[in-house]
Amino acid sequence: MPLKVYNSLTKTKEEFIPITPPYVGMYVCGPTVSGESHLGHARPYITFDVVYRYLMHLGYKVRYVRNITDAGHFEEEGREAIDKIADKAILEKLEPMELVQKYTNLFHWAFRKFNTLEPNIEPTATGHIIEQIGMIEKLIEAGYAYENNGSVYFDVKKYAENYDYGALSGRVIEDLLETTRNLDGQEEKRDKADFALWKAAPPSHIMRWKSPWGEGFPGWHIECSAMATKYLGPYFDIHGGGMDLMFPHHESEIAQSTICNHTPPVKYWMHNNMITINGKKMGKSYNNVIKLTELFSGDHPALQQAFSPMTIRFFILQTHYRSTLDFSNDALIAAEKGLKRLMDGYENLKKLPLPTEDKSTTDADLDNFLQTKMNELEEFINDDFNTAKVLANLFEMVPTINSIKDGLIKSDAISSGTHHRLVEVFSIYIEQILGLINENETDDQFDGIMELLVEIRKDAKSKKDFATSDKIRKQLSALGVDMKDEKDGEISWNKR
RNA sequence: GGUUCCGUAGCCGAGUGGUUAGGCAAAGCUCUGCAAAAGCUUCUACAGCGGUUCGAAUCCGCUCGGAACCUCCA
Repeated sequence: MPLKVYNSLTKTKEEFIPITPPYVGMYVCGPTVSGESHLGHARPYITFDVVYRYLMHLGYKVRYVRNITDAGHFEEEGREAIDKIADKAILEKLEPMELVQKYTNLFHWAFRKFNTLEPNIEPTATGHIIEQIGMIEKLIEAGYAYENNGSVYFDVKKYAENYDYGALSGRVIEDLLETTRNLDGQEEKRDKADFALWKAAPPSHIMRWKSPWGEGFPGWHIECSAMATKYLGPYFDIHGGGMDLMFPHHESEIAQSTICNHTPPVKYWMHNNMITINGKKMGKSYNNVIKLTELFSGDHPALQQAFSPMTIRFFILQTHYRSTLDFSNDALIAAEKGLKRLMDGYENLKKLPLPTEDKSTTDADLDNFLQTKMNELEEFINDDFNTAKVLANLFEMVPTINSIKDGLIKSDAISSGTHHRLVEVFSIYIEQILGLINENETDDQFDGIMELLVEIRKDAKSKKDFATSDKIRKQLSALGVDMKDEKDGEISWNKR
């Protein structure tokens, strides 16, 4: 049952075969650290975290490279070429690198909370100016780029004569030449569709580097090409990013790398879909972003409450990564409750009594049901990372687990083999692959205090002193700890 | 305007030709000092119209509605 991934380049699901097994090179477009990350940013990094985790689970030796965009020129219609970092630095009255550090730290902080694994290499654009200049020189030498007034542009028309510019995004070059909007520096370009590789810096510009074409700063697309080539070679396995980056960013990356390295750069292109709010893509220019810090604190007019990082992770994984995902309070609240149900089920599973080795008590139908559900997990995750179906199957096993815990089903009704596999499979899928963790870990001191409170409450209950027992439960609940009376007279608790 | 995609029960969302997705919410029951949780049961949907087919949410056409990209963006 091979892993299949949907390749945006071929528009089909393809069997995943690494270029040089067991090694896998994966590049994911990282954040531009000119501001705080918002909910939309959580999608790609959580999606590709699962991809990374699963590939490692399969035994591949993955090199995961995710860049930090801390410099770069962006084109905007009707506006002068700007460097977003420099622009924001002036606004916040910070040294540009101070600003970059601030938001890089914030990004790392948020994604540690999401339990995403660190990439193996996290290169910065400013740390790779030399490599970018090197690539631009190669492009000029090859005749696919030209300099004008200290800026360098990629010659899209020329590229399109020999290669397919639009192979990834489905753009038709003729349309591009006609419909591309008027961007800054137009008069310097040979053609409207050409994109900047290097921009001459005006005197006021803070972030500037020496280059063969004078002082300036790099274009946006070249940074990813340069860093991906440097760390993953000219041809690597997976390139990931948001769908909104397909054009022009990834299309241009393909063009640049193809000329420089004489090979298309990527075997499998993977793109996650957008997170929307009220049906519209969440994005700065739409003025509808909810920052991650606001999500975690609940401090935003659109939020009814705070949502934990794991709730958001679960929310994202409940949907296939190639579908749009619409934000709403109701959907997040549902995710929060669903996650709790799953994690409670998992905790219950870990504490289940071991069944006997004797097979005579096994309920064959139930045992087969569980085995089938477990077998299907592999099928689903292999089907282009269908985490929604994986979660659905895990949920289908929860009632059985809870029933055994409550004594409604005898623990011996499942075979010991199934029991062992259940524990293993839940751990692998929930923790190792989906990266879901219990956010409310407690320490020994806390546990000790709770033990004492449980004892006192048990005591009160046995004396039918319900006033005391209710008071303990009520006040603990207000403090975020729920106490439950179990069927066997025991008292369990759990921290929210 | 061009290109592409989507429209699934109260809500969120899998599913792409024939069999109960799943989560949340709601109702009933069981359990229970109360509560919560849990278990069982119920609610069985595929925008509209037409076509292909023994059979369509799934394929095709049209209509309506929405989105993404064609600046920046995850």
